[in-house]
Amino acid sequence: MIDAERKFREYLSEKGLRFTSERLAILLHVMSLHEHFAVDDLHHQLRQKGLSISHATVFRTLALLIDCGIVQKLPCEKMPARYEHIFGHLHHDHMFCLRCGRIIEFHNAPIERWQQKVAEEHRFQMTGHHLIIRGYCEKCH
Amino acid sequence: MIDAERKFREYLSEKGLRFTSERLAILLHVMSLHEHFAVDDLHHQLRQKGLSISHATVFRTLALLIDCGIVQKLPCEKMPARYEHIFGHLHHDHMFCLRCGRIIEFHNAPIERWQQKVAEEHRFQMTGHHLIIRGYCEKCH
DNA sequence: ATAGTATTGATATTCGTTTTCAATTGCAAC
DNA sequence: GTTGCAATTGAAAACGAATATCAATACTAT
Repeated sequence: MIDAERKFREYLSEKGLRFTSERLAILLHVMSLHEHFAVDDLHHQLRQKGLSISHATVFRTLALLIDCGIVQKLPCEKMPARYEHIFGHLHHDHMFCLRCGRIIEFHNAPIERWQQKVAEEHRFQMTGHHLIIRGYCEKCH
Repeated sequence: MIDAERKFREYLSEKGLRFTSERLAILLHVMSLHEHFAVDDLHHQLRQKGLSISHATVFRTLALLIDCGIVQKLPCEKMPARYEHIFGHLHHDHMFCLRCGRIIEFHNAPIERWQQKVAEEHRFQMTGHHLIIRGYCEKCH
């Protein structure tokens, strides 16, 4: 059993929810992906594996995975939201190249700390943040 | 004529678009607001002024104002997007309350500087960024 | 096994936003 | 000023991602 499955089982158990075959299948597939994905991608890939899991269940399960901290949702403008598994990964933000669409991930501890500080100054309980640096990558200057 | 109007006129002219009474009315009202607003707020306020401008036109005009840099859109999760005029204002970022929708503005120089630094480290030419801190405001803890 | 409740899939619904299209209007050329 | 043409408008319909509904099903504890 992978760590993520253990964590998901514990989360569900604590909430009095059930560990179903659909939820396991979605979890395992999500953990196997190494790129950002949309709900339709995930749903389609599960079908290709021969699993007939409904659209609604994919949405519902992703919501659970987000709530228990295994998955992160990336709100995308003018397109369906993208998701990525974050369990076992370090937090990162994104740079987005306006010309070639390339996504560069980065992590910067001072930025994280200053965000915390700013939130505290405003007595704001931070649950997350979303930082995208827009511009042009090395190749597209 | 206010500066924003001059800028909007120039933008429309360059694009071969027309400066209509509806667009002027929306521009002036948007510039008069000192808070973030949703499309419905704007539409309703215009109606209260006796102007009968359609929902569609409000959306269409806001898209133009964004494109020409007078207005900024703030994508809000699970609720209608908010807008604000940015022409003539200093840059700032936002905290967004997931419960009441309140928006808190902040400016933090270190975060801005570290973003520049991170971009330079990746030889990324930054043209802008978008930072939203999500969570719960003082009242909604 | 049984009861009780969570979960599922199919479908319908929601609601912010966009598109359609005929009527209107700005704007530039005369 | 008049004219012609394309941009713009309002009303309504369409769109689409996400959510809710609900009867059937399946998990879990006893």
